Amino acid sequence: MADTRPVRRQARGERRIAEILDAALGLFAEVGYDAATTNAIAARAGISPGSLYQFFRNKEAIAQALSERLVEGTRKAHGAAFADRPVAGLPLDELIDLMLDPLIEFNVSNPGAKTLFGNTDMPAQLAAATRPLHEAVTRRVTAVITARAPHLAPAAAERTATVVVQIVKGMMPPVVAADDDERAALVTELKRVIRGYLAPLEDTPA
Amino acid sequence: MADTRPVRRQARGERRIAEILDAALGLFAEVGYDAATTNAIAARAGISPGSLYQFFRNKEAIAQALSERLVEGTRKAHGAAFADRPVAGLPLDELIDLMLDPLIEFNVSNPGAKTLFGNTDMPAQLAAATRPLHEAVTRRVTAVITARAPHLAPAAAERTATVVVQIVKGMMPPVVAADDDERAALVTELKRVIRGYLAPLEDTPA
Amino acid sequence: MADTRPVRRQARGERRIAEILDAALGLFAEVGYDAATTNAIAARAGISPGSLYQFFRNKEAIAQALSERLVEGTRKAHGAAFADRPVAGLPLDELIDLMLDPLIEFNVSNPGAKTLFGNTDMPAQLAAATRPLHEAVTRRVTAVITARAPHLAPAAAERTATVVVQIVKGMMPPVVAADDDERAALVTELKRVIRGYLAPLEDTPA
Amino acid sequence: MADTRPVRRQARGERRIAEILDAALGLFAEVGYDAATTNAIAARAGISPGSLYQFFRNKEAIAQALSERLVEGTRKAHGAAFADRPVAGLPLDELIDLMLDPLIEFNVSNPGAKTLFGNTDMPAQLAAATRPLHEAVTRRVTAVITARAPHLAPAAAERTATVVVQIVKGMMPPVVAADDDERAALVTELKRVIRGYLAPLEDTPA
DNA sequence: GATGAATGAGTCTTCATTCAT
DNA sequence: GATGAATGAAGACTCATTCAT
Repeated sequence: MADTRPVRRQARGERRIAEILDAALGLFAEVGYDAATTNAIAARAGISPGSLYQFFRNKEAIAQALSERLVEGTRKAHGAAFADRPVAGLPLDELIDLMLDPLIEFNVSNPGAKTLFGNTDMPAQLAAATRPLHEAVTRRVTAVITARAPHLAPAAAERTATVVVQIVKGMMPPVVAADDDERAALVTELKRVIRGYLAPLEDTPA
Repeated sequence: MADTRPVRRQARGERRIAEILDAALGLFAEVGYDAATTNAIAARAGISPGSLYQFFRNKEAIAQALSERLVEGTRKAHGAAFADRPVAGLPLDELIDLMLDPLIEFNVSNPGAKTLFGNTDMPAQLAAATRPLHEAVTRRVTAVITARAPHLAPAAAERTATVVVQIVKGMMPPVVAADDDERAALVTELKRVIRGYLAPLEDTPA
Repeated sequence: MADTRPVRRQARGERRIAEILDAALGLFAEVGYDAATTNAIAARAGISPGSLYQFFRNKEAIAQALSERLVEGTRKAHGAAFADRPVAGLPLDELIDLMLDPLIEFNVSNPGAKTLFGNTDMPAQLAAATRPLHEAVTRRVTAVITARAPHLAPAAAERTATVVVQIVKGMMPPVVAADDDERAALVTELKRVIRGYLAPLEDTPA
Repeated sequence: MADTRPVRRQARGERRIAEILDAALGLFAEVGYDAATTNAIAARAGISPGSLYQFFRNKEAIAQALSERLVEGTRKAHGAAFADRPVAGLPLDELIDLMLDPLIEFNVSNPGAKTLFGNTDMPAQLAAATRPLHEAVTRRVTAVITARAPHLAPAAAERTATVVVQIVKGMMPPVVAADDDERAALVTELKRVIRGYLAPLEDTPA
């Protein structure tokens, strides 16, 4: 009765897993984490409740896997964008575009993502499951900031990253919810905010 | 005009209600909305579950009442701050202090408030209950912005307010969670962000 | 969400608890521990599933409380029987009657008791819950044996007690299941067994 | 007479069955009947859940087959012991050794056996499946007793057998659980009990 | 015969809500 | 108004069993 189940992760399993995560993401977007019942997730994924547990030990594990997929998803998007570009040498505007555009696009096409990423106050269970996501994102942003403003003390760099991340998180729900025109306008504002916040840091040499 | 009894007759009821809302706020802060059971709220308020339902139709009504109390609370704080001050004539720095300081103080001493105000993705039930809070806050900010930058189109003013509000919301959880020193640093950053965002709007005359 | 529920135990509660334990005992007798669902226990007790959990934290707690009631029940029966009698001075036959008769009567009128007491191989959960019962009974028998055969080493006395207890346990199911005549015959045999086993020990002085 | 294939064709099947029964026995010993899931049995037997059901209609059938194997196992052990010995002419001590030693050895090396044999109160399903085992054992003991004490009425002989069997059952769990030294001591006691119980019957001629 | 993914009824437990006192 | 026992509909999760491959 211990916990020795391997939790299948092969072959056809991968597709199933993806379907389950899609279903969970959709439900999270619609009703939130707590109200998204595992039975409902299974039903939306087109499988039985029992099958769901063949792939995930419990509900928290779904959130966790989803988190990881989000980290991975944005990392890929960012990776592609930054390929062969020296972060340090980019104009700030361009850097912001490269960082935000894929992130926004990802959140718009996965509206449930904000439950995991954009949420600022969540059940303890969810918080534990998504902490790695938060930390990964914050770490990435900290790295960029450190590269651009090397004179900043580590604590200051991390705080700056936190501020940026929280701003983006805060803006995500209205951005995702808005129609195309309003979204474009909101994104413009968001970028203006970020630029206005980061620009002075870069100008201040040691 | 003849019947002035209700005012006093409900005096005790008012206190009960306040106790319930305090209990709910505390529990929301500690475990979140879903995990805060009505029985636990009643227990913390020192009453029986049955009594709780004499004051609130259901759990959602508690969130709603709490929302209203928060609107009222921050309105009062702001009202006191702005008393006899022409919003339009204030230096931007001072305006930001006047708006944020009471809000932050309120959230710090009521950490549960972020569940209702700072949360960016919540169960449908909660979202419905707290919409009035969001709208009231956004309306107030819109009014200030319109007063300071009268050249802005109404839609732009409202969007600007939304951005400000979402930034503040996003920053609230880390601000509330931080220790005193880090909190001060974070608040400084937050104010810098807001100032950087609003300053250009005010300088641009029609 | 910790475990601070007092688990009511007063006034009307006592009757409820008794009803629940009766229901559990009956069901244990009929279908065994695992197959006795908490919902079935509640139904038989004439209450809802939710109510059951107002009195018992979980299924295991029911078994535990039942165990304690059995210890208490047999202790009372024995207590009454032994009142003012010097265990050491009693003829062996009489002692055996005094020990077994109440025990058998108790098990016959509570056929579920053998699930907790007479069972020799049980789910881990049940085993944990009933260990105190086993230990209490063995301790009591050890005390009697030590009083009657003071020359026995402690380990030997305890082993002797274990043997007696296991014999009685083993005999309980057929005794309980038999009709009146057959039961009388089985009890006669059982007493013969016990007497034959204990008699030599008492004759052997230091 | 023409078709002798089945015997060999099922050779591999026989091994599979044996492996499944071994797995079940082990699991029964470790966690009990209810907690021993069919999937776990299959896994321990090194086959898939589906394959298990090609050999056994359901879980109960496994218990039943295991019962039969135990009957067979002890019958063989006893058969070997009694070979060419006139049961009626043996000294009682020797008879008891011949009957108990193989049984104890068998249970010690198959600790799961007590779930089927030593258990005195089991789920209805299990009880049905193991009744043949109980009856076979009791029948065998009855036969021995009848042979040694022919003056006993059939009902008395059977009752005596029941008593002996239940005593042995009751002692099996502590015997199996004890370490070597304590086990030897317990077995000595057990044999003393049985001898003390049976001796008088043999001495009393009609 | 073998596989293992899939099933879905059923288990324990929780909790918003009601109601007799 | 107050109480707190009672309710019962779910929810997360399990497991004996089936079936397509």
